[in-house]
Amino acid sequence: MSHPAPSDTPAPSATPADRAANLQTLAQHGLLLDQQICFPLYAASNLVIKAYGPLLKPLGLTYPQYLVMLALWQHQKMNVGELGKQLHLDSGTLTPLLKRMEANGLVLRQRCATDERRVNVSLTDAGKELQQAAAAVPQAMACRMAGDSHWLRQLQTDLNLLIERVEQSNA
Amino acid sequence: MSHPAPSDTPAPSATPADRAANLQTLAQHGLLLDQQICFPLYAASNLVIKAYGPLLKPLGLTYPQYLVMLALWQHQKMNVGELGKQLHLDSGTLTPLLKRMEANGLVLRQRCATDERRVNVSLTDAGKELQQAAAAVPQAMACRMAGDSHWLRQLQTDLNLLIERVEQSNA
DNA sequence: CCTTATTAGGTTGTGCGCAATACAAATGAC
DNA sequence: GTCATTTGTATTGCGCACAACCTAATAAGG
Repeated sequence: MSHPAPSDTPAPSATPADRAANLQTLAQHGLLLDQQICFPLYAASNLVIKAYGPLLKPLGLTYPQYLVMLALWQHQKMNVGELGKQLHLDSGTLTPLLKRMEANGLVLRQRCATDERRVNVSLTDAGKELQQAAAAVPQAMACRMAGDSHWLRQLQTDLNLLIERVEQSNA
Repeated sequence: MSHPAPSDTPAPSATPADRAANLQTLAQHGLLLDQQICFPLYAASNLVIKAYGPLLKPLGLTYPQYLVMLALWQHQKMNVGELGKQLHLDSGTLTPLLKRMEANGLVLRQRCATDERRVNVSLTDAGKELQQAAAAVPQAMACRMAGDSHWLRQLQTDLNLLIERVEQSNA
């Protein structure tokens, strides 16, 4: 091998011209990582959830559990299907999640008296009281995302538009 | 109880005025579901990943595996750390994921000769050939998200900005 | 050298997230 | 009323995602 091997290049077999052609092909098909919208969406979601972690851990909540609490603080009582529709989650996710929250004393799960198929989810006193402690969370997160609030609002409406479109296409 | 119980309201104990006051309090602290930026981000990410499912299943890929393939089609060979930095994933996620991809014959994992701590990940011939079949994926997804491409580009740059900010705040 | 610190991956345990499936209660058709 | 269909949850299995921890290889200091 005549050319220098920077670290670990046993079989290069690709000229600079080959690489340029490869990039060209990838770009034409939209297969470059930088061309994906899904990827920053995915990465941003993971990072934001991770950023919530230290704020929610003292409250004994995970991120999706926090979303359930937000829904219940607002609506007091919802059945599993209503929760799933609001949060875009199915029963396979919600049932065990709600059972954990019930085990932690945050919610009650009880069969609806008039329709035994439904399960009503409501807050325990401890769950209601947690709202006080959670009041500091949104502000703390807003600081971490920084930026002016108008920018965040615009991003929010754009994401909601994307949700509508993708959800329709998936139906 | 004088008022009608629509379905299952054994102990209302909350007047309309109470509810209005509750909403007010929630709104002031930013605890309404509609006030969250994290939530549409989270929901959109989940829905988009779900929308990729039917397109990637014929290729034998999951969504994060598709991201790994995008990175490798572009860079031929990366070690685990480089992949993790690009995709914002840690070794606890990547190691088993790459092992599954290796078991499926898409990638090779081999210790670096000059630094035995590193593991180089490269494509097998089957992995390289999969690029042809994947060429149709980005266009199909772009259709599902619809909207003009300028809007998607703007959303992409906004998300990348958000990633930068959150990642810094998490450091 | 030898010791210490750092770096790169791997392992384990918990909690999602969803497809596929199962099942029981409610609804509708006859 | 009987039966088929629909509706609302639950269960199972698989694949992430990450915290916490572990190990081995290398780099740095003396």
